[in-house]
Amino acid sequence: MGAVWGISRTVAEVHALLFITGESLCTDDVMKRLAISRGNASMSLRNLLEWGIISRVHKRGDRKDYYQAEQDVWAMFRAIVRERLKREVDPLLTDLDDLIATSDKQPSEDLRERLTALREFFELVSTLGHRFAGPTGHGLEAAAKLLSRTPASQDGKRGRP
Amino acid sequence: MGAVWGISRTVAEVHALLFITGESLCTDDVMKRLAISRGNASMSLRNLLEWGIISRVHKRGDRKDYYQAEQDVWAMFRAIVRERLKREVDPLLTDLDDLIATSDKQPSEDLRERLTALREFFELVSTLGHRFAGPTGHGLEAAAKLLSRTPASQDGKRGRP
DNA sequence: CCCCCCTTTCAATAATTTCTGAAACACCTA
DNA sequence: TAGGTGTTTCAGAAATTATTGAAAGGGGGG
Repeated sequence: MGAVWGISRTVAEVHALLFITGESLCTDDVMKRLAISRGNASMSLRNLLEWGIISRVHKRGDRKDYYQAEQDVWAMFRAIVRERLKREVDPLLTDLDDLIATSDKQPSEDLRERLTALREFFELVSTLGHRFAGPTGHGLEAAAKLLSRTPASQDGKRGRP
Repeated sequence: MGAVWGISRTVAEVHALLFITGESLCTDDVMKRLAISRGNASMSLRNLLEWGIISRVHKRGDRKDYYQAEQDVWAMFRAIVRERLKREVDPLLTDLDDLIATSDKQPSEDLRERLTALREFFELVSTLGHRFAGPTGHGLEAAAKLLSRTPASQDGKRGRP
């Protein structure tokens, strides 16, 4: 499943462990259950924290850090979309802008058009993504479900959600 | 950019070459322009053909195969979505189904619920994806643009800097 | 302040992925 | 069928990415 959002095998396994058990586990638990090294466990957990799909929790009277996975599937994917937009799409947009600006002179009209179309596409992706991932994301969940029911419109623009 | 849809560096370069030049090139052209081996060029081109984002063309009086990139950005991404659904989401769905069926007895009620929520999410992804990628994909292009304009319920933060 | 328990870092190593180049293949034409 | 063109395959080499384990770091409590 990791493949779908592009994370490495072990990191995916750690997440799966946390998601499936639903428990809060500490580094040693993870090490033992997956038979991986301390360093690897530590890095994988941090990675997942950076993605925002697990969180640290503390048990009182215990100095260890425990980790637990976000249990709401939609919240989880909103976090993933948010991160991917930031890591992949946003930089791509600025690169495209630079490229288009730089290419002011020499390159064919044609190329400029294609680049601009590309940029517009990713701008749209970004807009939709932020809407899905943002504070109003919940609305989008509903909208998505609606859209999926609406018989696709051969006729172009049917009423909006 | 390849990162966004997960293809290897060289394959991405080959596609970039074809997309940017807009020309039809043969294997030798690609080899020369990118300074890669024949085998690599051949495999990369095949890979792109499998993704459906380049096509073979023939020039009459010439035995060589020439390749050219899909120039319509939307058509290109529809092809990519179609492939990724087939390669990643569909298998995932059947795996999830198996898992849920298998877990009929032992595992907690709780786990079943989470797995089912996951499956529903990916089912929705699949439905939306097919709608986007399918024959009526064009309608979706319009719909997407519409959606992106419609102010979601409330206004959070605006787009990017 | 020092010890103890846990976490993080990082150079070395292992695993995986990608690339090469030459040989095998396929197919046309004469 | 031989000869010429062009494409594909694949085992080994190279490059990249992930993992380990030991050492360094960081606090809190005694």
